[in-house]
Amino acid sequence: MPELPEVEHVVRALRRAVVGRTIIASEIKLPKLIAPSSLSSFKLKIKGSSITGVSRRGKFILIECQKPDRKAGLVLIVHLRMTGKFLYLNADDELPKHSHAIFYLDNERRLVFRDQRQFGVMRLVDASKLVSTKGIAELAPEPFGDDFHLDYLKNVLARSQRSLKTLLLDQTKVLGLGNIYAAEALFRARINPFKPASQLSSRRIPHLHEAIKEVLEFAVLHIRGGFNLEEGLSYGEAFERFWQVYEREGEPCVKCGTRIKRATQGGRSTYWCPKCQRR
DNA sequence: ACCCTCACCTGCACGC
DNA sequence: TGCGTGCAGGTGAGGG
Repeated sequence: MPELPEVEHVVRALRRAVVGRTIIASEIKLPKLIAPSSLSSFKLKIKGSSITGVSRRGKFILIECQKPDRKAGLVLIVHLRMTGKFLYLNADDELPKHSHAIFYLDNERRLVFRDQRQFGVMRLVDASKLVSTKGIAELAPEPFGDDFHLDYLKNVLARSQRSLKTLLLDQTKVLGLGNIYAAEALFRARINPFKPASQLSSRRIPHLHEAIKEVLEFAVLHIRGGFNLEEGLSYGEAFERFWQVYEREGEPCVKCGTRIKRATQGGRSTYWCPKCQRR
């Protein structure tokens, strides 16, 4: 489900809710969620850890833990993939369907990982090994950081023959976009999603660079909902939709009125305005 | 090293 | 009502 902006909101919500808490026990109902780790070693490792921080690398959520008897910290790496969600349940709240991991906290509440499609993954690693962990090590620079500069993007584009839309979804090249924001960024930059990356004119690369950052920033600012602690629980689905092309096939383009088109690209839907994004 | 396709799952909206 | 199809905000493995 989530792209970087949604993950950022989950991270902030988790931070407010669980930093400072201790995990007194855990329950894993879907073993493949933590594979290749075994249930027993995972539970033993995380038991008694206090949560010292929550952060993010790309779309990965990093729950930083510390055991009182150990010097080295632990990091619980979580990827929500398509449908993963965290809930923060009271003791008497019912456990919803597809609750695959339950962390019992020292305040009588439970942090629950729920995932309808079971694509989500969780991995517990030593903090010192985090950056070299497979999946994390290969990630492109953070889009809001200094390393994602214009020259970086120029290099990435120059070396790829793939279509821009496909390239923007590759987290080892450009970090944070998913199927929605990739389409939105290309629309903002007025660039055709099918154009081979290396053929984007150098004059237009800055537009794409700006659009990527703007789309992500705008989304972070405008997403609503997330974790509503006042009402008791839940990272929900509520977020404001400001999509200009995504899921708008046949509707008029907000800029020129031309009907938005949809096509399948790399097995996924791409939406674009055939007039604004001709080239 | 790159790039493509498929696989991983459940559930929902659609047409017959 | 039921059943088949296609689709869903992600990525990793395995092939050419």
